[in-house]
Amino acid sequence: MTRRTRTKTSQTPTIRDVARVAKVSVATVSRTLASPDTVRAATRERVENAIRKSGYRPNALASRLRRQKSDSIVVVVPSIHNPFFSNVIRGIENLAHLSGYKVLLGESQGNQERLDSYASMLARKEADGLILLGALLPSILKNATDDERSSIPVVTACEYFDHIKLPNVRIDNVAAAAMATEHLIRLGHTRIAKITGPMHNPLSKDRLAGFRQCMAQAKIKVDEELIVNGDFSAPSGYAAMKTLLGKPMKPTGVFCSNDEMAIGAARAIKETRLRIPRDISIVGFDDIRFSGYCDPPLTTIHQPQAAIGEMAMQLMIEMLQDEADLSGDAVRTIVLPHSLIVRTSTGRAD
Amino acid sequence: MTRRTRTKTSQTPTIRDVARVAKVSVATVSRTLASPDTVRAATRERVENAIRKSGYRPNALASRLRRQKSDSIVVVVPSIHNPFFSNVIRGIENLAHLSGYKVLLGESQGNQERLDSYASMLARKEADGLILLGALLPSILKNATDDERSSIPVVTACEYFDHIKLPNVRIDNVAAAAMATEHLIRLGHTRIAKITGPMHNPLSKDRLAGFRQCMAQAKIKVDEELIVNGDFSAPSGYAAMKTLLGKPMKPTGVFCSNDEMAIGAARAIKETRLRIPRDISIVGFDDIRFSGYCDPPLTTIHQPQAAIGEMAMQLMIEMLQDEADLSGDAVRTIVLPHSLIVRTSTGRAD
DNA sequence: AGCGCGACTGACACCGCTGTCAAACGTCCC
DNA sequence: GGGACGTTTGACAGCGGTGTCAGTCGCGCT
Repeated sequence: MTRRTRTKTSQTPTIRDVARVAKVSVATVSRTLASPDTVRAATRERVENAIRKSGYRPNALASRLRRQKSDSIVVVVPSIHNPFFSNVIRGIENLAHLSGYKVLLGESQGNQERLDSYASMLARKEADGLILLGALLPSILKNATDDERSSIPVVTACEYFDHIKLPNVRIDNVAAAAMATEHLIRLGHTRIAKITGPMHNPLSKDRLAGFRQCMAQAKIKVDEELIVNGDFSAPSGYAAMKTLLGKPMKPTGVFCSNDEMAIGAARAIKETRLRIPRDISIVGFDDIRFSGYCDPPLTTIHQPQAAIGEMAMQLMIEMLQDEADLSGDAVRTIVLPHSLIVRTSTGRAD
Repeated sequence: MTRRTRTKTSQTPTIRDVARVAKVSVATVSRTLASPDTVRAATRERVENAIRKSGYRPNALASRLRRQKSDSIVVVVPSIHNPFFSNVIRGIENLAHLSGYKVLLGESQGNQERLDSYASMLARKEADGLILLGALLPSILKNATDDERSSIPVVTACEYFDHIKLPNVRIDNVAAAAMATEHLIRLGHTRIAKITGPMHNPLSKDRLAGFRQCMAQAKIKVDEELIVNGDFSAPSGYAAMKTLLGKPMKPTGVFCSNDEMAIGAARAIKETRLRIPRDISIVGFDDIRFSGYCDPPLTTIHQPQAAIGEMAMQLMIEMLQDEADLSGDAVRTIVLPHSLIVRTSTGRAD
């Protein structure tokens, strides 16, 4: 027990030290750790004892260089702070942990350079794969042929990209938006407003499309005056609602393309002393954690956030495992089920 | 332009390839990248051209093995989903990115094994440092002498640990709690309830202590009946409030040890048709993002969440830089300023 | 001419582990 | 007893960078 001096003199033990103590070759130590069943029991035991005695911890850096794998994947998210994304991240992290992958977290902040810097970690072998949660595309992917693109281990989730095929996990936003709209229609609403997300965003387009589709099916004419753009933020929902409340013919129902805008909109409504849902019903989208604690608790579309994250990671793992036919199969898109959560922000239209 | 075949035949270029093309040694290429000013301009240019031509990207894995640095730090958080922590993470990530560090995200989920598994990344050189945001301590740190402990690059933030000195960043929870309490007292409240966090938690103790201290100073006797334990979750705040509302002498003001519990408590109050703040005032703690969007918007103690994260990372970087006197200096504790945010969940007591 | 010196460059060992290949070792069977 | 064959084990060559140390070179000075 020479621990007193150990701290100063001896380095952390390497596989060679273990080999020396166990009187075997380094290869055998490596095997004992990686595939114990190929090592004779007696030998294995000697090695394990040596490992225990020396307090050996394999150096991941060396292993990674040798294997040319980083055992990590970068997850780039526009904003860590967004409760929707943080739940997706949780799903990713969960499966990653189970599968021996590390999660490198990157916040793009809607900034192309920052995003590119995270994406470049692939080229530097700092990460084996890239999971993209936002609506921004790294330059490497933009300026690449389909062939090149399919050899880059990337998975997109939640958001997806027009004209660019990439493995993707999401819900059916059109159907989900239609479902939300139908809920309002069933409650007797006909003057239904829509607060959209940014319109360059495929998701926003889908949610608006679902709205229109459902309205058309119900033979209700959409009043274009009641379609107002937001940017997914609460303040934008607040502003949009203010606009709507200024219209001569106020809506009796509002469908917001996400919960944050719905929360903003609710505040605008309450400020004008109108009641939710007595005067105006509100439906959100996402089912973020706080939407159940709003006042009133928000009726919304539930997205299986953690499941989306897990599925994205699952896809990633599969790509990384059989990298051979990475470019072989068709690009995979996985659609997960959504559902309508009815709380008390919606009620019958009078 | 033989890109057709490149994909199949040639590997990604290494520093040796660049050296060959530029007709210099690998050392010179390395120098050109690491300290360009030690390389003659003409040579540097040759190298830079070769790099550009070959599309060389340095292999981080190799560099890390050589330097025995992973350029990464693990951040372990009890729950990614907690908006308070996610804001701290953001602060960490921000500074990390600026300083060339990668953030490895780990969610402990209050699970010792999981936490230990993340902490073990230090021993495996997968990470250079460890930032702990939760109230759980990894076994390595528990079972270590002060000496050993001081040689482990770890920083704790938000939470801290009794009896175990570790570099720490936080606010003055006692003073902050007193400030919140004083706000209620100034509004004329005397029957003030306290919903605490889990009492094994130093933070919870501090916040309760601050409450008692302020009450004592105001010469108001604390009614022990009005002190109820929660666990920092909204449901626990809801339950605690229900208990309080069942008391013969209801409180007119409630100070909750965090915003989530305050939100739960607010719901309980509203369910019994009492009004906030007319009948009962509520003060929270943390100033999470949604507390401004609650109904009513929550009066609370603001914690500089991003700044806490940045400061923690700053401390980490300093420790990593001068590892020489890592054990030299006294363990650092940094106290950041808090503030009271008055919204509309508090009002005068009648 | 010879020397000293500073600026620049190259050779090379090595970081610690893994995969390959061949040798050694049993074991079983004829 | 010896050969065939499957199982264990060891030697060794890298993975792709970086740091050290020793040149090489050009130039000013004695």
